[in-house]
Amino acid sequence: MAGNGDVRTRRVTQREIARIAGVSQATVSAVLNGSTSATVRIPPATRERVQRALEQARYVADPAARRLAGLGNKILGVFTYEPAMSVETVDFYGPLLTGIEESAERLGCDLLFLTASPVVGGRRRLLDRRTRFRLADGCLLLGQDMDEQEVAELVAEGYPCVAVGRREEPSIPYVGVDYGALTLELLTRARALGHRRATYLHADRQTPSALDRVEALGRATAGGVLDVRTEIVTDDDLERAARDAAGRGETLVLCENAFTAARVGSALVDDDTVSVAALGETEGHAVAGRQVSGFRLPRTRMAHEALTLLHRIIDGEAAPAKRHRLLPGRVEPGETLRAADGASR
Amino acid sequence: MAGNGDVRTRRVTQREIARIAGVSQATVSAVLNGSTSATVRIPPATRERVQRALEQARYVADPAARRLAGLGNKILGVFTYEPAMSVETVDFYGPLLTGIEESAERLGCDLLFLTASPVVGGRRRLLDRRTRFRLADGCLLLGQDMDEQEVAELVAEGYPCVAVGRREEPSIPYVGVDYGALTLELLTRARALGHRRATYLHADRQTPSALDRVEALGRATAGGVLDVRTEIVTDDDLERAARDAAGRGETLVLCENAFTAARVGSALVDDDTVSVAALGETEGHAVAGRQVSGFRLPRTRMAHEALTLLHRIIDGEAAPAKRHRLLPGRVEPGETLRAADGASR
DNA sequence: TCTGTGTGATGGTACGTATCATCACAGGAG
DNA sequence: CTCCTGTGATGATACGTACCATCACACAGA
Repeated sequence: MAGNGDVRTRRVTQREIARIAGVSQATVSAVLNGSTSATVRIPPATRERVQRALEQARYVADPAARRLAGLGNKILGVFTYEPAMSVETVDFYGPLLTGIEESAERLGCDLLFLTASPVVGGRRRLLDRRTRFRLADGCLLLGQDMDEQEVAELVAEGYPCVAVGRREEPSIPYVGVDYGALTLELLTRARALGHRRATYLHADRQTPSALDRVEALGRATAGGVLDVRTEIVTDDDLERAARDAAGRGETLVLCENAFTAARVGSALVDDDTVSVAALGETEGHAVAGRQVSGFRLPRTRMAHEALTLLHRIIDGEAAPAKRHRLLPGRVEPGETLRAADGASR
Repeated sequence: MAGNGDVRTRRVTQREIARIAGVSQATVSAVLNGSTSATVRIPPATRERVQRALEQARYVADPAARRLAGLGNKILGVFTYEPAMSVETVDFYGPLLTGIEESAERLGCDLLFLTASPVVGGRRRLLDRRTRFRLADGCLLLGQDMDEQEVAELVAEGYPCVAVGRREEPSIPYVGVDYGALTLELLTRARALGHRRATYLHADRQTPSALDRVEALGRATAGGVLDVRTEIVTDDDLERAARDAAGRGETLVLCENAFTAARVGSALVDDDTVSVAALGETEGHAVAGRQVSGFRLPRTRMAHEALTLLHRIIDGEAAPAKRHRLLPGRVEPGETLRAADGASR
């Protein structure tokens, strides 16, 4: 039957309670919801009788029925475009999950992880006939490689969504990190250390945050902070490109993330004249015992803010204008970004 | 409104599809479920017309309605008696979550984390009026400190549950680790290293796995493997009790878990005549650079097995007799359990 | 013509909850 | 006695899906 069998296990319903208390199902519902409309009134005596029956029979509302009746049920969906708890991805998702769980507990919400969404073309697909996210009052979207069109459709439908990470599509609410400001701050620090020319090695991914970094590098170059050359490389070309940069006399190689920075750092470990830094989170990454220079991103706080925003949108409290949020991060000085005059061992 | 507002966002229902295709809602349902009963038959032409309408209008079934109609909807609940993704507990729960996510994906199920269940008396309460686990087809239960009575009630109702960790209550299905066998194996190894007398320091917790360890120690003593004294200690008394054991000439101090073992190890770090071992997972725990001796528990695999068992129970495929499973672990020799003749630095 | 039979589809109802419109009744005013 | 009003509670219905019982129809056989 593959999980499609009859799963009715409930025994005690409002009707059952009504029978015990000698009232109607409607009255039970009214007591449960504390309805004090002008038209429906419950005197304390009846109310108490029903309450006792509820206690005694251990009544628990059926969330499916509540949902069907058009009410929210305090379930928030969590959609990740790749597995979130696997050994490989837990470094990235872990801090986010921490924040998500904390916030959900604080808000009194349960979390529906949409682990069943079918994988099409390497990433999970959100809009599919089998998807169950509509059971949730709203949905949190995590992952670099998001199909913004798909999400925009959902938003247009009126379904509450919040993305973690900046999005281009203006209709999508999001909570992200200000990569532009962080990039600029790191470059300013590099300039203070004597650097003048750098190369940014990247894979030319078109995600919003990747574009933010490139754009900030462009502004920095135009503004005379640092002259940054950008080069699109594949994973195989990384070391070659780094050595080329050194050969051109550049003193700093910037990378997209801590992994590539670590590889570049290893390739150049003998060359004290070239610094390396990542334009991403570098916690726990080191080259030859040296902490990789880069960013510290407030991932747990991002999750907090995202869940809070989602909750507000569900409650209709978030003005459309206040649905985009960029949080500040922190530059991690690290030990792989050193003074440019080099040879300072 | 605190999430209780009207959240109806759905637009396209079976009725809508029926209108488009010029058939009845019942026909749409039949097409969707591929019903080929003797009584209801859909010719290919009609079937195709409905299919086209479904595609065109991007129909997505409402899981709440499915559930209400008595069908499973491939949602598995995950109930943890404490936060699972917090910084403090991720060491313990992380590998379990990895297995849970993997299995859920493999089974095509979504996961409902019951983070909203109210905390009463230090642990989350499962049976509460506000709980939403009944939305799930079944529920996985995680946590040391489980209220077995509560779970037994649930099982008696016919609600599919599986606990991770052994349970006393025979009606509760579980997947656990064979602590008894592991304890015996560690003691046998200790004997081979020359140890004859040991003390087990524990907090006298009444969880099944704690009792299993104590019982195995008793069997080992009775069987002449090793003479193990057990002592109930509070956290404050730990170091004192460990020094007392050394004073009595015992050569091995056994602890309940890696944390207490590490503390005892630190207190006795200057005394090479006394070994320390934990009767629990010790991965990542060390004293003065020495890996703490203890167990390796197959936690990811436990989660796999537990989810698989849950799925089987939901499908009615698991005979009641096959609902209890103890997995073997592995003894981690480590470096804090040394030869008993000591002074071998 | 009547009866049976197979085909294609539909109407009605159940699931559990929320809500609106309605109703029975008592007591006071006219 | 009738009308009105406020009180207490209920019946009916909607939500979206699944499924059983039923029906209309055509066609063949007696």
